[in-house]
Amino acid sequence: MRILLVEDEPELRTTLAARLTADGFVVDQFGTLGAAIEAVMAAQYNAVLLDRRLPDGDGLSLLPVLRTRPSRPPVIILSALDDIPDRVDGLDAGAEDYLIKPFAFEELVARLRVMLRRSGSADAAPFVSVGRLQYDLASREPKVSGQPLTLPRRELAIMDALIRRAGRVVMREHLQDQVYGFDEEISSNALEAHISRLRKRLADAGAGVVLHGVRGVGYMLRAA
Amino acid sequence: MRILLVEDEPELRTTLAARLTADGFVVDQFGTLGAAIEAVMAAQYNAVLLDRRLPDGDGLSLLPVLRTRPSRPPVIILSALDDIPDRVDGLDAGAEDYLIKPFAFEELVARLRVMLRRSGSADAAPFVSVGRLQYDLASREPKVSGQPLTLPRRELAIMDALIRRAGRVVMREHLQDQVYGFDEEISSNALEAHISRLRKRLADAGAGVVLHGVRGVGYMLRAA
DNA sequence: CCAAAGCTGTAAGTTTCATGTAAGCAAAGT
DNA sequence: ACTTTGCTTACATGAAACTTACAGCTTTGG
Repeated sequence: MRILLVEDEPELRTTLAARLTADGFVVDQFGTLGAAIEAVMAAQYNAVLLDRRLPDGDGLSLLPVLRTRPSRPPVIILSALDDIPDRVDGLDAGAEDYLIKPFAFEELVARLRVMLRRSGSADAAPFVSVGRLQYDLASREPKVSGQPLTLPRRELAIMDALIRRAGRVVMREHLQDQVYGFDEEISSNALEAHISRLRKRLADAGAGVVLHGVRGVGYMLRAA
Repeated sequence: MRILLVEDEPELRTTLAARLTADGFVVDQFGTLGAAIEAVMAAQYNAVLLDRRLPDGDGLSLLPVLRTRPSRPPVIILSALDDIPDRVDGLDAGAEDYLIKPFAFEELVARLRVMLRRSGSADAAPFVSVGRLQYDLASREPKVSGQPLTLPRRELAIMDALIRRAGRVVMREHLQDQVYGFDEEISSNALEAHISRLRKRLADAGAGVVLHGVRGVGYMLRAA
């Protein structure tokens, strides 16, 4: 669950990034249009939060770039109150939603989740269940036969990525991109360590699942 | 339990705010429509007390703004005696209730509680119980196996927010918003201190509950 | 109106815990 | 058998959170 945040005001950007991170999202943040375009070309995102007024151009310029990408991530425009007339422009240009600053963080997350659920699968299933493990895609809450299961940030990110493609193999590299942001690349087997710990936690909780490793390719989550 | 109070007459506004605060609510008060709109965009409220005659417009203009919010808080209109014909307008526009000035403070609180209980859960359960802890959503009175348990303002606010989502994790920020108003932001670990004290009180009282902390996310209340 | 009790925010000290790193071991492929 | 890849476990570290003490203030009760 990786999100691109483009906002030039440092304070707002940092606050948003921090709260989104606390919510379990992986956030890459940039303050300029140029950096954002580079990021879009280099990585794949599940959603984009986009300010319009940027030091080096209109945020909307990012939309054509996104359209060239294989999976076009949904976009939420973050516009200032006096930009309201621009709303139509934004929606015309292909944005999925917009928010007027200042906005409540809860609303941002709510809309984000609606979008992610929509884009994730058209049938919009409220939750996925594998074995005795149930996962609410909207609230990102895992449960084992009704009992809520709390997972650390990273393990939750791994589990999220795996369960969305349950029964299918998720490529190791793709998994890494989902768990780690752009700036925080790693230099060891941290991913494997987390996989191991996640395995243990799932087993202890009695979720009826197996986290199967596919040599040279990636991992797959399926019912035991 | 955070309430937005919009009323332009300073004396009435201050009095109301003081009494509501004494009753354990967290109150943000504003005298103009503009300020109220900003507040609604920036924070989440559990209820809105709204005067119609405001210096910069009709209070009803706030209702469309509220409708765009994820959890539309219920609204009580505070109208002057000679505005009675407006009553229909208000209810048409989506207000939940109205009061004619002057009104008894007790009546305001009574209606407020009815509304809050209704909005809290559609099934309108009179009270929630977790472990040996019973909580009356209407009167906001916690009991441990029948014995009433008195809690300080802040701890009650925390407990209230947690028990309404018992068994689910409540985000730290959301909790903070529920306990502290707009102007009284804090700069230290006051919240954690209250959590700690609340834990001790609940344990001493023998409520069969655990106040579980989820690192980096928030807190969860559940049966031991 | 004064005193006592209690609530609340701040801060300091301590503890817990997630997380990256690395080393040792198991398994799979050649 | 030997190499490669992945799994597991231990460990260090830094961040988050828990607890406790304290001082200022409000409320309560005589």
